[in-house]
Amino acid sequence: MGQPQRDKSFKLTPQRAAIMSYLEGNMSHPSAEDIYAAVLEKYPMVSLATVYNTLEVLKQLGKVIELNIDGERKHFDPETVPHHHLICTMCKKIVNIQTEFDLEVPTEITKGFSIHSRHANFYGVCPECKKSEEKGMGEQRVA
Amino acid sequence: MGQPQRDKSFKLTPQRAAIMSYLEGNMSHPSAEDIYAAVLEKYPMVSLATVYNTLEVLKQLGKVIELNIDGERKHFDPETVPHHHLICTMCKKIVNIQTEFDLEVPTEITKGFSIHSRHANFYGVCPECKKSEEKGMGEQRVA
DNA sequence: TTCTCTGCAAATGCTTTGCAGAGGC
DNA sequence: GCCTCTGCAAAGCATTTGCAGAGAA
Repeated sequence: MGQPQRDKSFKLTPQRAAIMSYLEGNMSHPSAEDIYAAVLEKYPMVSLATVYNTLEVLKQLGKVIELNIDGERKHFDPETVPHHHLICTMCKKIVNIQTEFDLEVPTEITKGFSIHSRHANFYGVCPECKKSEEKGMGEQRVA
Repeated sequence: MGQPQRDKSFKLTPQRAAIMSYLEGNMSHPSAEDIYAAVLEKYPMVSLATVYNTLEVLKQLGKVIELNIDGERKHFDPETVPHHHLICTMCKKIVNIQTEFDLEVPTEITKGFSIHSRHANFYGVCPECKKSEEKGMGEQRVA
């Protein structure tokens, strides 16, 4: 209650800088493990726990968005401008839709909710997977 | 390769019947634990593993849909007709939007994907939470 | 000193799996 | 008998947490 302010600072440590640098402009929607693996290459002094901690802080600061598209693990997106996603059901790739694109629900079907954000996922097959499909790689579609 | 067909049958055991009965028409998007707890009340002879196994089978059969909206745990929806969701960011409630509702993406921004399904989430505050907000319950918004 | 951040390891929580026994055809 | 399904317990992963030490102000 009477405590002075805390948790207000963001200390840019080398580890955090490495993580942020890897995320900067990254369109691959990496998982925490992906980020850990990538950062580790250039920066052996990082632990997975620090990656998780840093992602949590960045999330709080609004610098990354956590995606729950994949039920297996969380993915992170440094693109914080609201946007939608294309998801390949074969290779599980996630691609941003940067184009402005209206997504509105008629208010009569929002059941009294006050909507403040929207997010659409479009599931399909990406061009690369379509090619391997044609080559007769067989049905490997997942969902 | 030369094996005879397998895994083609669906045996309706009491456990499975209880789980399906609980799911039938259920709009609450329960998690596996929720289902387990509910089924257990009327049917003590069920194990959590069986709930998971059954859900996996039902998913394969297209009788339930697995929702990855919540990063903490998976939720299951017996409504298999494609539909979108309203999510309350305060109480985490998930509500179906049954109304037919068009969701199309201009093909020029689909990056060559062949879209076969779509799913939109609308985040907001549900009527109940709006009430408690007004009552001065304070800011408890989560995301 | 004081406070945050880090790495390690342990712990947690959800989900899956191995296995022996039960029950149906 | 043969095969699937079940419960239990153990295992498996992703993620979080406890804690002592390091480092900056």
